[in-house]
Amino acid sequence: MSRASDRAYAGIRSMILSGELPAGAALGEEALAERCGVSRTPVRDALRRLEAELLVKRNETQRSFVADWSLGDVADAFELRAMLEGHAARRAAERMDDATLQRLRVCNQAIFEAIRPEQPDVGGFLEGNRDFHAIILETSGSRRLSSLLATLIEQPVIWRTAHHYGRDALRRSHGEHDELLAAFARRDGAWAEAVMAAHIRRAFHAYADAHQGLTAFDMARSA
Amino acid sequence: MSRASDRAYAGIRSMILSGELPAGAALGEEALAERCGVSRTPVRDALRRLEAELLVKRNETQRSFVADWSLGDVADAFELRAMLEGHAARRAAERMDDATLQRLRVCNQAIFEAIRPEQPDVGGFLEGNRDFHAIILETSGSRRLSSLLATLIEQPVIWRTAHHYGRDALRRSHGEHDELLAAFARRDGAWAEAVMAAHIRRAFHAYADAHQGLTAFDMARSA
DNA sequence: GCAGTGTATATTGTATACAAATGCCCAAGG
DNA sequence: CCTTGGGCATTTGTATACAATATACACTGC
Repeated sequence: MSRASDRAYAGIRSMILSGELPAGAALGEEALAERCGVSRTPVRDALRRLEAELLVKRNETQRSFVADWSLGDVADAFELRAMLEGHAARRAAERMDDATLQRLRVCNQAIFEAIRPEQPDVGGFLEGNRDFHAIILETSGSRRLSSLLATLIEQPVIWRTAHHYGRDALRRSHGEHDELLAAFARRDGAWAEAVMAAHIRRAFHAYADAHQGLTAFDMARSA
Repeated sequence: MSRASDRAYAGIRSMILSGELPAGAALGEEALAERCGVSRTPVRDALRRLEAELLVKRNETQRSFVADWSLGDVADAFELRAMLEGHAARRAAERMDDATLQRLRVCNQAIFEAIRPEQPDVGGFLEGNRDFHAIILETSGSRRLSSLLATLIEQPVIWRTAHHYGRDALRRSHGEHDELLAAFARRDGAWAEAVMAAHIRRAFHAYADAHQGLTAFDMARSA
């Protein structure tokens, strides 16, 4: 999107995720506009986007507040993501062609290179990971599915999860991608779906273990 | 939402669904504002909402167009709805309590009353149907799931489907609700999920049969 | 004749002023 | 002391003016 609107979106989002705006805090448009250095118009856009992501909730009279994000909410998001992205993997397997398979292999190879060193390049891992999942979603051929998943894939959550991964966990993630590639190569939709669901559910538990008992505020701080 | 914003939303939406704005037509904010009798601000809001529902698409430079809605797109939406609403039914069964069960029974009884006469009250059926599904969604206890499904449940599609139903199809729909109630009474999540998925898939085929070979434009005209 | 470029025009993005609505506080009455 | 009502302050909704950007098209040079 455009400059001011993006700035408002990124600004408010980071204020929420960093805990600077705690759960339940009132989000006045005027105040946010001033803090982000833009006018109310792009702030209103940003609030709508954040509301769609459930990071912001509105009361019955259209006033905005920071939504509270319990571990249960995160679990909820991961569960839906496992289901939808599993479905995407199934469809992708059924529609797979050799060129796409090759792209996925290249992508997973890049992930391997990123995590091979003693000190893994987590940024590189995340980039490869994002591309890998994006290709699958694209291959699934459902615009609606992509659009639904877009609101579910909270990058900060993924970021924090990956940074808590040890080298072995990163390798396991890479290994699961390999298994997905095998399922894709055989065009086995059910297999792909199962592997993807497991892949995402494991990621959730890695997240939960690292953040056990922490509030949303603490979770954000711990990042 | 507020008056002007809703008017813009309803106006543009009806222009699209009625075929007055055909698939691919450019949606200039100024022109829409004039046609709806509001300013550009609420039009922009409305376009964002319609974009989230995939009724409007934007090109890479933020210009809006009427999305083309093939039968394949409708099938896509129904498939995702079957999966997500099936999941909601499973969760609802696991969380069911007697008071909610009673509310659902009352709701399905109202549907029965609406379709009993020789000339069924389709409006009454739709109202009861909507409430029935809403209660299940609420009982599933996942805000994210509700939020995802909100964009999938295109009321005009449901409306057209129901109006193509004969009296027997309406009764079958009522009967499937009864079976859902049985699954809920036993707290059998897997049963509830299967019945719900079947319920929605059958609705899709009723829709597809009635609209076979028609374009989005023709489909809208036929309503 | 064609590609590339610059300018005119149309369209979207942002800021701001004003209108409508909501929430808050305090005071008066029970 | 609690409730309730009015009025002021705050907040959101809408309109409009202006800025930034994209598109269309004619013109230039090859």
